[in-house]
Amino acid sequence: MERGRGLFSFFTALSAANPSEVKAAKEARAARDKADADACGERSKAAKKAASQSCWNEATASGSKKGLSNDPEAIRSRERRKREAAKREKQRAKAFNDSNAAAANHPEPADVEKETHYTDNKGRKRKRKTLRSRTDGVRYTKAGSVIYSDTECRMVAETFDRIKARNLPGDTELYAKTAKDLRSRLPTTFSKLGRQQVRQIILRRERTGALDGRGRFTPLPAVLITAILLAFTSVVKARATVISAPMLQPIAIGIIIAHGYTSLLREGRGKRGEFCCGLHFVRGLMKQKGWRNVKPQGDTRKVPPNWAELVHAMVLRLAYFVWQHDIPKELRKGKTWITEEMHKSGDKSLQNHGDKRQCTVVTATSAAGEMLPHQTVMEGKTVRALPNLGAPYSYSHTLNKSNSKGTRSFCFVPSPVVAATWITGIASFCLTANHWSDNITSRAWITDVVVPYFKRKIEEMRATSLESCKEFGTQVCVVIVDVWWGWIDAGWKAWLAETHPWIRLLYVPPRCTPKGQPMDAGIIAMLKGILRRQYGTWVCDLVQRQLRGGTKPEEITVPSDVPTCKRNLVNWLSEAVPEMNTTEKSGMLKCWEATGLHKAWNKDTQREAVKKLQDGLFPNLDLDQYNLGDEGMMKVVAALVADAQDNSEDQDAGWPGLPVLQTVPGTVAQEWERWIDWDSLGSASSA
DNA sequence: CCTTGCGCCATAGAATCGGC
DNA sequence: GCCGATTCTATGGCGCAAGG
Repeated sequence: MERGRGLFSFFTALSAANPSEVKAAKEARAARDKADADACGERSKAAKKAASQSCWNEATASGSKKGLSNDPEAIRSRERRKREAAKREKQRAKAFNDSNAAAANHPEPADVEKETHYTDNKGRKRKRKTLRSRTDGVRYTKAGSVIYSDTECRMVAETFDRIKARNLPGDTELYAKTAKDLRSRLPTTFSKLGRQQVRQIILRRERTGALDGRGRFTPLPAVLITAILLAFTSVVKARATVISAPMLQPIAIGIIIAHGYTSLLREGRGKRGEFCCGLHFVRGLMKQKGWRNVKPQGDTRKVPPNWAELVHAMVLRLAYFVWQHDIPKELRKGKTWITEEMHKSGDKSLQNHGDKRQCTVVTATSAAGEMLPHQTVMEGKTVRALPNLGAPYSYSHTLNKSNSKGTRSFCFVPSPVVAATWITGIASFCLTANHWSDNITSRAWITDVVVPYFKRKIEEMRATSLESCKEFGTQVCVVIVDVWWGWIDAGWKAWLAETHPWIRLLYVPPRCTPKGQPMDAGIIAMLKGILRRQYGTWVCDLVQRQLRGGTKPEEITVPSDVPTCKRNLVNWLSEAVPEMNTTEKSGMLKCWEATGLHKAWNKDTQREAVKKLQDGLFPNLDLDQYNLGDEGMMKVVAALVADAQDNSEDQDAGWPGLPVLQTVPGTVAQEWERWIDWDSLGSASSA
């Protein structure tokens, strides 16, 4: 309905506005031409055009515009054509007036005249240009002639062939004869067919055979498209799971490169209007195959309305710790130090598969922007469930206990050789029944990740200055965790208080994880970005290797077996740690600042914290006990534990985050560029 | 993820020109 | 009247960013 009306009003607009508009356009153009002719100099309209014009004039040594011939016959011809044009114009104007009169009872000329846009045949809004085209059942060009359909073009071509066969090889006027023939034979369809149109159709057929070569040419050769589609089909079939465009993109790029079309990518890289095998393109291919994209579950977490208050309270608590225990301020200057932040990121393994291939990664960063080694939690019971790192005795067994939910958990650390050589970024491997962290893995995390870190840092600091902090084991350190049952488990906290009394726990207020936890959005996102890139590199490389090795496109596979996935994940995670610590450091610091936690080293904040102590900053704390100082350490820890226990478990803390492969909107549009070593490709292709 | 709006590129069509 | 060439306009299709 709406659309119909739009078309209708548009049509009346055409009738009403056309004569004057056309006339105005012509006048404007004449003026422009005259201006150009008068002085091929600094006309505002188009410096470029003027420049080319003057060049032309110099080349032809002719003073007039466009090198018009001075031949008397040419002049006469020009004048004749001018007269004819004027005549045609007059006729056309009359025709428009007639149709205008016919449509006179149609309403709202005012609305119509204001129209500056129209809807093209695909429903897109387009700005009006000088002249307007008409739309009804048949397609018209702006001047009102018919655009011929596929079959009609074929008829024209056939007629042309017939006439050409009838004539002698040297004969001319074939186009005109064809047009005439068709006009007389099929007047309803071809009443307006002209010789130039015939010529266009014939030439186009000779060139391409395509119906309309307009628009961006197909970026890739048809062979490549077929190959990519075959590979997609193969991969999708093998997986039998949900597939998303970001997963297939590296495959497509791999195929393109393997076929030697790297230049297509290189040239278009990052530039507008050029092909760069974007997600859009991949999605287009997927749609072509009839596949559907599945909308992933978004971030549905709700932040409590008073989150700012809650987070501030947390900052104050941290400030109090800082004040009370004189936790070094070197932190503020960027030296690595004490505070820990951690978060479990349920990494939906890289392939976004079913639950079986998930694993949990526990990551942590210090407030100075250093990322600690990860802890991975996978599903399984024995060492064999861990990825094969290629060396015997890769793992050392550390813990084997039943967790608070009754199932057994196993923890390992990589053997010294492995840890020193390639798996530098993962310090703890755990196996649980469901790949979730529990109190046992938390214990392993403390002993295998946190404590070594603190120890190393404290020793480093004391090596430069004994004043900088107290000895390891005395200096109080703070670990910030979110409220999750693994961290509030009473047995675990008791164990912590018993064995590592110098560690303070600080809980992010429930449901405030997105606001109060630096890990949550930013750092995890960066980590996932790195993993995505590594996945992309891997697939890209894999596909290329397979193709070079003679694999047919339809046989391309991306291994998704559990061992491969685990191995990749472990390798990538491990590599991500040093990378985060070098290239992404400033980003991590920014994430910390976003939470306001760094304010804890601010004297004002500390003063406020001390003041608020009376008002229940630590609600479950008996202040008298607390003021006992070091002697009351144990009790303090217990009280803090109790404090945290009041907080109900934060269901959302276990939220795994978006699938790794989904890009965060607006952050990583051209990420795949980094999957490819462009320099090596460049040298390879030139060699 | 999807839609919208816009810019870019390249070509088809229209208008025009010189020439036969 | 027609052809081939040239110039200007119209339009197809995609990349990209913002907003939902």
